[in-house]
Amino acid sequence: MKDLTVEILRRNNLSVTDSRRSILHLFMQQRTTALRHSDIEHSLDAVDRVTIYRTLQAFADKGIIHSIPGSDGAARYALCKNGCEEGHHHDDHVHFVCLQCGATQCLDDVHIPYLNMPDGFEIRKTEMVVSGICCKCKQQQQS
Amino acid sequence: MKDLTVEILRRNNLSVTDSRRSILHLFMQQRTTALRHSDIEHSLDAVDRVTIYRTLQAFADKGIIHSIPGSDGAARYALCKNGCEEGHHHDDHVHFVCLQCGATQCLDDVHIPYLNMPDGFEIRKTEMVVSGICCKCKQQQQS
DNA sequence: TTATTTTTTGAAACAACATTGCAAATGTAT
DNA sequence: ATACATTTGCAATGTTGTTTCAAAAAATAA
Repeated sequence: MKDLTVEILRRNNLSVTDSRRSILHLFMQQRTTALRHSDIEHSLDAVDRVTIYRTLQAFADKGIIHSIPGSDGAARYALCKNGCEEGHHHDDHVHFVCLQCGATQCLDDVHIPYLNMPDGFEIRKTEMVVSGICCKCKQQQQS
Repeated sequence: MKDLTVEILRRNNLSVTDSRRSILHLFMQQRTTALRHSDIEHSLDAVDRVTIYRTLQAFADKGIIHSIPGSDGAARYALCKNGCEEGHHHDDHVHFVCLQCGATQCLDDVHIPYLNMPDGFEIRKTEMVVSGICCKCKQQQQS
């Protein structure tokens, strides 16, 4: 077997290129921690800015990664768990942004609660972002 | 009595200027619908871009308006309900973004539900944004 | 009201983030 | 190996937001 990245790209009908493999590899190293475009740009000098934008778009379209809304105006992305397909995300989990270390992470076990909406609204998607101090930073404070 | 805008500005210890009055007036016309910086810029040709940024910042600091997170990287703002003071917002309501008309609005009556977080996390703020079809667009579809 | 002080405004320059078009390079299929 | 389709990198362009500073306007004092 070549590599898990190759397998994932093939499964999603994406051409296997060096850029895509290295970006995907970065995400797999991070697990639940989200990456901004700039994070990737700094980690992978060999890949052009524009290619990163296009790759993120392609991955999101295929359901490999999902975007996380951030109030600071910089999009963040993280790997989807199994169960996401093209144009059909199952990311019903809460996201957490640490105000101290700045990291954004997926709380895969915290599900977005049901919402009682007014009549006439059709819900397509619900986003929930919690900000505060993450458990790692909290521990450092106490020591 | 001059005008409600004057009263609000005075109450918040802000100098009364034409720019601030017209921006505040725009918000009062919108009620719960949020405005982007660009919306204001196009509506008020007489006010400079930079002044709009500074006014939005000042209003948010004073608790006159609150910001709404948007994944598209453009900040949105809407009037706060009574109860917001300087540096102390009470915007615990859900926001709705219509995928058809693009409008963002405050659902003042829909409160953000309680969240059961993993141990070690400290919550400072919770944002919840629902996207879908708003009731106005829904009605138009059916007719 | 007028004079003085403080705050706000507008314009230009700058910086970060993001998109588009197109030729060159790379991947895929035969 | 060849032909075809896709992807990449670069340059140009656009959008969003910040900073600096002199001029204009508002608040305050006389």
